[in-house]
Amino acid sequence: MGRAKRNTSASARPDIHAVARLARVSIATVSRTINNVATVDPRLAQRVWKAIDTLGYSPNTQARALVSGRSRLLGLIISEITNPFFPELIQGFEDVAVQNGYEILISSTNYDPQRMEQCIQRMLERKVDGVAVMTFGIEGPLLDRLAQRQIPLVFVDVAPNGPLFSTIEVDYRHGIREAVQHLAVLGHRRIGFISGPLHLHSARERQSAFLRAIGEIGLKLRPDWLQEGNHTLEGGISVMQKLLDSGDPPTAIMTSNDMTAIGVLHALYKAEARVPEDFSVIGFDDVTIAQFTLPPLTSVQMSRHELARCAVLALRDHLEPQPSSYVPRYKVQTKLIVRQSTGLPAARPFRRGNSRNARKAVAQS
Amino acid sequence: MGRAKRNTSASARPDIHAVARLARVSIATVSRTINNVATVDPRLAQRVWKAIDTLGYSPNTQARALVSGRSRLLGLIISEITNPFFPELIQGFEDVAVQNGYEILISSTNYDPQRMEQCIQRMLERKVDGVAVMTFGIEGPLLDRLAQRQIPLVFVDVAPNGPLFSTIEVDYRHGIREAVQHLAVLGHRRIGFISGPLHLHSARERQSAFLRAIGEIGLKLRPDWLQEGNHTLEGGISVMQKLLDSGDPPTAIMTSNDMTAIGVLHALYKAEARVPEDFSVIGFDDVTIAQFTLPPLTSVQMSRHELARCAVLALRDHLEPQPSSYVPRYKVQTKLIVRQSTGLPAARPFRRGNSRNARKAVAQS
DNA sequence: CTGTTAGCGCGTTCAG
DNA sequence: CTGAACGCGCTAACAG
Repeated sequence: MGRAKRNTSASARPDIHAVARLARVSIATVSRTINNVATVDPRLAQRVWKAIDTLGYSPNTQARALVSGRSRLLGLIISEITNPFFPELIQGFEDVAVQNGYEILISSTNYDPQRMEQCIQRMLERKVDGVAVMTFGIEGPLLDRLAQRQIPLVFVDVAPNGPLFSTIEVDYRHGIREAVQHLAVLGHRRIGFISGPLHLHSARERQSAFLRAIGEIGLKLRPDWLQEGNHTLEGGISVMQKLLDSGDPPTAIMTSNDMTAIGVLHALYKAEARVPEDFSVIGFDDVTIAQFTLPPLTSVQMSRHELARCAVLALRDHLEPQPSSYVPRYKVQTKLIVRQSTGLPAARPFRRGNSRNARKAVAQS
Repeated sequence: MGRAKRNTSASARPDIHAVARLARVSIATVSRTINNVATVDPRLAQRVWKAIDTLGYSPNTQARALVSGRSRLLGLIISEITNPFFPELIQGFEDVAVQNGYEILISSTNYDPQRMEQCIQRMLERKVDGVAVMTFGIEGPLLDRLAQRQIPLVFVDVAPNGPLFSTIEVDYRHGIREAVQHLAVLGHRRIGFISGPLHLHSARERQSAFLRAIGEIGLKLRPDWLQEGNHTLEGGISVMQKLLDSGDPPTAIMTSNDMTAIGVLHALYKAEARVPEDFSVIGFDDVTIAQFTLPPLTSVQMSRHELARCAVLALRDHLEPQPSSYVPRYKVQTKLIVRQSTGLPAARPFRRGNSRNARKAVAQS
């Protein structure tokens, strides 16, 4: 019987033969039409498209991938999806990937090397064409397993060497300079900084951008106003508490990410200090929830959408050589978003149990 | 030459033939070994596993999918990934799916019917085995396109009829009753509710659970304390403002989701009222950021992880008939998480510009 | 410009 | 219990 198939009747899942039959052409012509090969007779193409439409046909991606060797799948490895930094990144990644005809495979490592291992395995098995590694940490085994399979990778900040690796540069300086100058203009001279964990490249970058910006305006930082945090709420709380306990805190605090800044807000709330009347606070990242804090948080924004766009384009450029006129530049800017957590510095230094302390005053009344 | 292949040397991407050759068996035996067919000679299996290990072989998912007709891909359609409700859901979905040997394809509709259309198209093209629709809205065309292709679907709350559809029930009542009783025990008698958009099934369910719980403790709700919101921050702000403007607000406010509750917090902050001293506030969903608000938000939790688990299992049960002893029950509980936005009711009703108003008092000093 | 044909890598009959 | 052969749906050569 040779090619005798059950699929002669209008099936739920029409294939290329069904289309060919209906359009009275060969499957090759259908294939060419779909793939926009220019040399197809317009009249036949017309028939093919019509058949495709009436059958509701769409090509089988698996079969396509099998024969072409390209899955049109892009991997996206992130640290932790519940970290508010990532959802927007994913959104952008999805949008840009789909625009370029790719689908995405997300997986999160939860900072667990073993999970990272699984992620890589999954990516490999699904035969992703490229992977964006947005974990802000350096992962040795990762590079090996994927690079060995000749899979293009893109990273943020860090730049391993290799023809298949791309890096997205982040211009931390610009936004951080804006933030420092914003505070200076308001009149702050006592500015503190809570960094991220300094083993992270991105955290070091932010800190040095801050130090530089401080230097630029002729200020010198008191060493005890430069503290290492850990990019978590708890870290922000405890460092701010330490600053408060020192008895001589700065009037403005900048942080290496928004969660830390929110921690600062919490510590200040507990200490019954007001923001921005007693302290100004500036975060970094401008995650969505920065708009929802009380007061809404002034923050240095790094466009997640831009970051995502760069990541997809970097991978695409590896996978589909672009016209020579195209000069890629994978760089994302940062900029200050002013909300209500920054204001003029307090006339007198804050002290716990001060009369300025609003809630306390009420509690006493 | 027949099957003369380039793949005779140790390639970067070993295939089943390479394994067969190294293990000195046929590809069929390799296939059986991988798929745990019991009738394989243990000695051969041993050799096969060893070969697999030394070559670093992993089966080609595309080819597998092509021949088996099953992609082991599950679709997950959500409204909006930046909505804090979803990241945790995705996390759980990913975990459970991977545990069951599935990969997931996420896509978000952004409440846009046209995007929804694209989502479906993408799912269809990638030949997903099943789809979880977690948008909390009813989507007509969706059902048709997917159901027509015989693809199992799972929904939350709503229950379309059909052998391929599953529904996950949410027991809103339990958690909401706990919340109402928590307030009652604290001494609140004046309890308001800000619902979600009432065209959403889930919003209506929450509201009716609230009304019922109020009735159970012998309270009757003042009609103007039952307001319709829209599940957004802005909605929460404006409804709370209206309540405040009425001159006779409740002492406790429950809301249909956390964003609304955060909006309430904002309105209260602007009105210079204190939480929980002047007003108690309870959210719903217990999204991650509920812990980070000032004060941390008391909220009714609906376990996203449990929801995700149910969704994956519901699909799996359709796809892989389970032993008859297995009786599935797709139901998720809700429960109250008490934080610091609830407390004893104020002795005297709140009034704007009251002496109780902390910040205002300070500003005047 | 179109149709025919040979695999892509694997699961699955069916003889042995 | 094992191996040879077929075909999943499609693209890419090649022949017409």
